Amino acid sequence: MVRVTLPDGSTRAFEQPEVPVSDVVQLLGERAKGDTVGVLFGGQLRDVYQTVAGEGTLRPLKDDDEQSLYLLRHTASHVLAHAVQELFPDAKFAIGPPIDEGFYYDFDVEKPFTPEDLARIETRVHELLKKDLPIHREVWDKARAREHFAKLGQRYKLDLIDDIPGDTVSIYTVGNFVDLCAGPHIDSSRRIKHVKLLSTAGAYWRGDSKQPMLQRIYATAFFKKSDLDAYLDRLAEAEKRDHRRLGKALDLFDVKDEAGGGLVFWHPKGAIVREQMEQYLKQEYRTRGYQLVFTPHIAKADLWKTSGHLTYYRDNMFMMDVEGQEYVVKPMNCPGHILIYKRKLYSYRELPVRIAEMGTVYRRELSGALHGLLRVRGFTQDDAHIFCAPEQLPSEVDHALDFALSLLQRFGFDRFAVELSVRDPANPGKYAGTDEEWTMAESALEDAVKRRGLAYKRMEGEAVFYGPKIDVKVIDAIGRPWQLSTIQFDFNLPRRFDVNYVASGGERRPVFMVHRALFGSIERFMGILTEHYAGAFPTWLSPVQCVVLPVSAEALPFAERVRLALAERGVRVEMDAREEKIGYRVRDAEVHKVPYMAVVGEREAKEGVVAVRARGKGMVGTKPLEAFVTEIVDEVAAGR
RNA sequence: GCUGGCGUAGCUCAACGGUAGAGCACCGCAUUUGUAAUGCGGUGGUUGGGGGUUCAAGUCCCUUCGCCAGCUCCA
Repeated sequence: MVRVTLPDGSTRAFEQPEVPVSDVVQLLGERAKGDTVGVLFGGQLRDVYQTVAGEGTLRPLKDDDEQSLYLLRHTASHVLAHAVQELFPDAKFAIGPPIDEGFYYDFDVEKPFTPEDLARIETRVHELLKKDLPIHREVWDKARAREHFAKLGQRYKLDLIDDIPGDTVSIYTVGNFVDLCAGPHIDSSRRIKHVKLLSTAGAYWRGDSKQPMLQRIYATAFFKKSDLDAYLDRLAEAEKRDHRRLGKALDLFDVKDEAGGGLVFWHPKGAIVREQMEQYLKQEYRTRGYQLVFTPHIAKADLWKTSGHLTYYRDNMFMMDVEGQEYVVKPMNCPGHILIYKRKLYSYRELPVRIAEMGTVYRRELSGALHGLLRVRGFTQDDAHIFCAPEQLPSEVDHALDFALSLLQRFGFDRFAVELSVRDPANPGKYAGTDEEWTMAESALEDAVKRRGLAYKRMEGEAVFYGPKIDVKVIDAIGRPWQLSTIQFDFNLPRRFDVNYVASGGERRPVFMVHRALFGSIERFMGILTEHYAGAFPTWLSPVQCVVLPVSAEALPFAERVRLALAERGVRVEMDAREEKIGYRVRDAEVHKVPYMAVVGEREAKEGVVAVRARGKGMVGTKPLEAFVTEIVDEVAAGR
């Protein structure tokens, strides 16, 4: 018996144990039927070749529904495999799932695909799509499927069959390409019109480096050409914003071959931006009741034995031998902050204690994982550990979350995605700390997020063993998410180090520790910030805030007065009096993304004014010198 | 780490196994400039390092270093 609630609220019952989706779709009427690319039944994504069972509400999906892209791309990946099957008859097929922004298919072929191969495959994909490729779904018993794929030498498919529970598997045929596949697929290949192959890459079978290396083709597909174009534009835009390019072009920072991968050099201009970040943070620490400390970069291995890092984190640490003693370059700041907390016995009256550090740490990341400033081996965290009594948890989490959001907003991010990572109820044994403590901590985090009215996702089982956490992601100027701030409980280290406070009854109690980092890593934040602003930092962050451009040598004395007036008020100003035409120097300032240009010639000198040009906006008008200076100073003070 | 691609002037990139080049930047000269590139000339290279094949190597082979992309989002 199948009971289906249709979109109009009516309910239809079927006698059979399961009903083809296509039969249900028939009930929608001619027009809706033609628009339906797939359905959600009881919240489950289904295609028109599958069946539904039990009771549920049917929601037909049209091409503008988010989930429809999944169907489209899944089928597109089969068409891609179809093309590869024709052009490379010896290819072995692995998997070809849809992913967030497209799809891929993994192939085992003799030689890696060349860019020319990719072009040929794409052409073939487009040719195939001109025809209407019929799509069929069948259910085979496993023996038949094994026989079929064994005959074709498709060893990966055989592997997959072995892992599928049950006695049967589903087989989808798209055109001439027969594939083991769970589905779901789009209702018709005619809907696949806009496909673009993007790149090739090696990928291990099942992500396991002991398994054969397959050749993966990444691609994407959309219903509408405008969507595909927008996506490709976004890729191009992302490339233009690449912080590695901009870091070099704007002379902000770089990674040097001579020093090694993952080690960042901050050039003078980049150092100015970093200085602004740190100054802002330090001022906030003062007003928000944090105490700044410094801790050594290396420490005896024993300290890391106590913390547990030596056991669990060894592969990620740089170690060295000093007169027979093993030393560790710190990969984290927590033990150092704990040692500072433990220098004395704290009373409950003194809590919370918030210890902060711009802590530079080094981690042995795999060479292949390194990426510009975003994934490095040496970086500075804006790290802090909050030591508090259990009853202070809610207000401390609130305090930290408020700090995080106000900091991120100050740096130009106003779209957030919050994730709350909590215990895995199925695996309670792996966690440090008691059930009670976890419950308390999780609700402190959840309440803080709710109080702020933030949308958040509860990630069941995503918490690390030592405590639950909140991660704050920002969405940047071109819609990409970046994980930045984190607020994490730690039930592990305080116990390992026996960290206490004296409670009101005079007894020693274990202290609660909250770890938080807002920028996360200064290096990574700088990389993200550079991409977010495409190198055009707001005035308060710009390495050079204003450049003075004397039109000719006659204007030089007044230009110098302008420069000095700005410099005296703390504006980062440069003079460009090179013997180049004014157009050339204006262009140079624009290319270097300087927010303001003060053009002064004889006219301005006579009247004591400056002709102001703003980055990207051209001339904005002529102003008295004093008014211009005040305007910039005010803008900087306001953090714009 | 593994697989593939790449490594040529400060930067971006050319050069069928046959004389290492261009644009920008930099330097010099001329120009004295009015809001996104003035003209002419010049400096600059052990082609990432090492080894090999060849009459001849940026180009082919080996090795080493570095960079880039990817390495389950599970049929």
